[in-house]
Amino acid sequence: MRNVLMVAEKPSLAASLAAILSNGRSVPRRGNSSCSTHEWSGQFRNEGTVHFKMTSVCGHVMSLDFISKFNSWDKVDPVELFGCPTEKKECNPKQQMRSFLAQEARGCDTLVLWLDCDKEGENICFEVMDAVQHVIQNVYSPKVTYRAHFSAITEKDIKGAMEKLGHPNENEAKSVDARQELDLRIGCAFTRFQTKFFQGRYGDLDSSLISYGPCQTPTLGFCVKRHDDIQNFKPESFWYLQMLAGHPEFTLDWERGRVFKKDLTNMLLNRVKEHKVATVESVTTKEAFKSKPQALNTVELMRICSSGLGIGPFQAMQIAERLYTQGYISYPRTETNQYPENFDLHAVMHVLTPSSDFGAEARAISSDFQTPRKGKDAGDHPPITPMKLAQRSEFDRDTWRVYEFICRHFMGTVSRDLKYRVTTVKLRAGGEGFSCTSNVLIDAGYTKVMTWLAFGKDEAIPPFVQGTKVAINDVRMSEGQTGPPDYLTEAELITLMEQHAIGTDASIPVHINNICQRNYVRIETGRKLIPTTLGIVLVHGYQKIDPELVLPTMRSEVEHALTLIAKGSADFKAVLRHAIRIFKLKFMYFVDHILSMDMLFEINFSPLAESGKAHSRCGKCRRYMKYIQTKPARLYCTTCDENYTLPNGNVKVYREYKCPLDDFELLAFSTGAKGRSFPFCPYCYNHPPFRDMPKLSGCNSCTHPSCPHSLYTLGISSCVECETGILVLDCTLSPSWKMVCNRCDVIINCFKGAVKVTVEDIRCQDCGAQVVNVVYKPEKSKFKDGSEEKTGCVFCSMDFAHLVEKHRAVASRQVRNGGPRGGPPGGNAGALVNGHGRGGRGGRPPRDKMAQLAAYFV
DNA sequence: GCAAGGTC
Repeated sequence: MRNVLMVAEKPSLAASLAAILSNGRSVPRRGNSSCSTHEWSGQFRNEGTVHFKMTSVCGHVMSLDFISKFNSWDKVDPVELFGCPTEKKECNPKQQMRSFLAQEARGCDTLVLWLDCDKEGENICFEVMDAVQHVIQNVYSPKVTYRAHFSAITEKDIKGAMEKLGHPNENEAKSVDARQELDLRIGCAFTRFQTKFFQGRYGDLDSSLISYGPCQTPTLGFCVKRHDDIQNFKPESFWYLQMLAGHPEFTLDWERGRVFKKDLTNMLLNRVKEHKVATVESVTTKEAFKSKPQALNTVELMRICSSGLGIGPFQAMQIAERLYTQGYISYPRTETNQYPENFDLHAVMHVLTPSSDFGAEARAISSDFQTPRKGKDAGDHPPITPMKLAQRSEFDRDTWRVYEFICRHFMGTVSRDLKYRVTTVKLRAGGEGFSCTSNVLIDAGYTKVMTWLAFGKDEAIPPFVQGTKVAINDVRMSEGQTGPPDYLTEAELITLMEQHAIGTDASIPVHINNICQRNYVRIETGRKLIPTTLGIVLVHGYQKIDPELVLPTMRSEVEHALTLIAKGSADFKAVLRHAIRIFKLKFMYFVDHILSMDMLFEINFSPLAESGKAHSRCGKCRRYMKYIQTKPARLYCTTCDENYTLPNGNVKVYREYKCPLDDFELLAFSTGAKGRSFPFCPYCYNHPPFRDMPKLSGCNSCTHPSCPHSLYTLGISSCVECETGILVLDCTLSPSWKMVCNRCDVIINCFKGAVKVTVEDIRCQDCGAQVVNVVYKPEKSKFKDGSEEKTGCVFCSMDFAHLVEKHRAVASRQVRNGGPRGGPPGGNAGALVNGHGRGGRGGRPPRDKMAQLAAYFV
């Protein structure tokens, strides 16, 4: 006997389909951890009796990912994600779905695919075929593999589908492949880049992951748009009239509603006031209806759970899922809100009538059963209906509320409409019309069971008669102000997402949950969505750089291109290549302009620098580097994946100075107030830019010709103690000034309290040291004559003698007047100094030579 | 650690 393997999208469907197709004769058997296989024998097409095996997958078998080496955030530039290789991996390796399918396919020569009839289902068809291709021969042949097309899980539809088997549609499957690839590349590239850029940069960012996605970002965009509308709202004053007339007195509203000009309203008021009576222009009465609800689909369930029960969509769907697996309700993920033609509505009512909670209503409705409204049949699953009766005590509070709502909603759909009578009275005086309506309930209809929608109290009907006159008791003018809209409710957001095709019924709750968990929005009382500072800053940032990134149309345009693939009118590869190219360009533009988003972050968040951690910007990528204090102390740039060793001691950002060679922010090193200190560039410290600058040294060993922090600018004299060192003015702790040897531990404190100390271009005629200029504030002068500013030699000038730590100055000698000393050891600079050969202590070559240096080095 | 889509 031939064996036919059939595969459904989920275990529950496999069971239903098997029951229908086998006329209840199928025998279930445990498959893998989550799926069962149902077996029976029966007729297959015109090919006689065969053995059927009906099993299922659990949604997608495979998911797309980058090959593993591109999953390193540190080693991969996100832009590479637009072109790097991808691979399909099993969604849930524990399920071993592929080997399960292959095992079930053994001995089968025919495959019938019963996956959901949408593009995703079509894609899963090919995942199934791929999994069994080595077991079922020629699985891609139309003589081997068939596709069942069904639009409802009813006997008629399912058996009809079996009669008219078709073939899987590769184009539709490909369009899903394209969607997966685009979502993966775009989402991950932007997410990684943003996260790495902002991470560690601000101390009070309350999200460790700054994600971007073609669904979640526009969803956030809706919330921020409403926030902006509220912020930008300018209230306007308006004026309106009301008339009080008759006995008993009724209040009538002005037919003009609101008028935005006070003068005009006043003028009209005065016209009316000229009259003592008003004419009853008309009294009309008509019946009006409020329609009963349509059958329940997922999106409506989520909306009402949110707005009516205060249960968010994510939680609502978790509850619905549990109710479904326990058999209390039908499958809860469906777009269809119209009952199938042969749906047994009475049977469902019959289930509900014994209820102690709503049995009375159920019985009343059963005896007055109404045809349900028409709606949309999306061809997926029947609407959500009760399947089994439950008592309140069986569930926790929220589960019961969701279940009860589903039951009452179902009964509402087969109830009468609500009917009421509207009476409208129109009065006229001085040319102005006023009216009053009153509503009186005729038939509560479905609100008898959906009690939360109950009609308000009946309103009194004015006893006015058409054509008669009524006394005007008063006419008054009031002022009002237009108000801003309120924040978006979750229910409204769900509607917007549905309208713009952002996400699906199954993924809408996930996207909303995402933007909450990432701290982009908060849900406040009334389930209103209030964007956080982070959410607002992100959306405003996108709007500054590339507004399309946050527009809902971005998704729909991609969907449109994908539809072309699905219809076969566009080539899969061409569409994909084109879309990837566009988004790569968008991404690169985004990266180039990220600073305009960063400006918003800077305004709203505190840079880590302020929250006490010492760290500074990398000169290559402009991002803050991480300061790792554990030895060896170092700066780590996550973007560039580079480490920069630091000297042991205190390291602080040195104001906002940058190294002119590499753009890294300068740091100030010190070993305490009295200890050594010098500025340094973390890059040059590790990679000296000049041959004569030793490794692991600061700016006081750097021979840059013009940098204000270099040895050449701040060097004063040869060291008083060591052979090779030069004393360099250290400005990092001003107004505590000192001369620090760039080789040994000699430190000479000097000019304490001076506001400014600069090294001049002149050398001391006696000792050869560079002359310095010292400035004190007027009232704080430390000079003996009280003057504010003096120029002289640190060692020889009498004006300075008492301002320079003497023991050092004295200890240092006049002695070494032998050869020129100091200057950077080795290399050209040393040679230059030597060449200059003037002797003395100054280690600094004259400026004219520096121009040569500049030409040589820089 | 990232997207969105299935489903549990």
